[in-house]
Amino acid sequence: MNEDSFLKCIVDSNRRRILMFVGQGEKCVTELVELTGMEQSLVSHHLRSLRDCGLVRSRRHGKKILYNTSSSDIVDLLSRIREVADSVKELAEGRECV
Amino acid sequence: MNEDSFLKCIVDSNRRRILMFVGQGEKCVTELVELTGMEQSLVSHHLRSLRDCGLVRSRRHGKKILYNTSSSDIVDLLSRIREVADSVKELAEGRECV
DNA sequence: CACACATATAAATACACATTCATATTATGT
DNA sequence: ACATAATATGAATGTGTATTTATATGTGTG
Repeated sequence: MNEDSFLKCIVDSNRRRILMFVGQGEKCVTELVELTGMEQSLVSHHLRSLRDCGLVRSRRHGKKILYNTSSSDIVDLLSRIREVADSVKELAEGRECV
Repeated sequence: MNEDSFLKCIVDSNRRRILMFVGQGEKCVTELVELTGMEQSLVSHHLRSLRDCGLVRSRRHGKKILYNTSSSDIVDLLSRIREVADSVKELAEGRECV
């Protein structure tokens, strides 16, 4: 049930991009809008999903709300996923020749 | 682009179940139907997705077609994902009290 | 208090995709 | 060659969900 919502959350590439950015340090929504090029409301929606899953945390700082990852494990896992995806891709392409 | 299709493939819990079963050793479609309780056509559809992504391989053995994982990294990654999901869940639940 | 800035939310739309149902393909044994 | 077993495919359906548009909420400042 939980692994499921976790994966549903990181399957979206826009949410993964947000995760990578906040993984490099606290960011406010406006910064994320600029970094990603997405609409503000879309960023907010995704941040909501990420927070509901426990993938990011937020704190208020004046008018702004700062977001960061709840755990560094998450960013590590994302790169591990990319590694495995790449190696699987190579295997699959090697097989095409057969 | 590729990380994306990889994640889209493992986000489905039925495909993850299939992956876990074939990760324990070669299985034919009929076995997977019995193990998972899914309809035969559904298993076939999912196996197709998994094969298109390079996550499983198949070979013919008589009437049957045997499937297995293309790499043991995949099963390892699935358990790693479960670990991180669990730890994130704990963090999130700890935060609820605040 | 009123205004501007920062963020969140709600409803509407569009689209992807899992599942089902029906049917096709391929192989084996007699 | 035929019947049956094993698997695959195609079309139809339904459901979930990302994105957009519009609006609301909250916060500091003059």
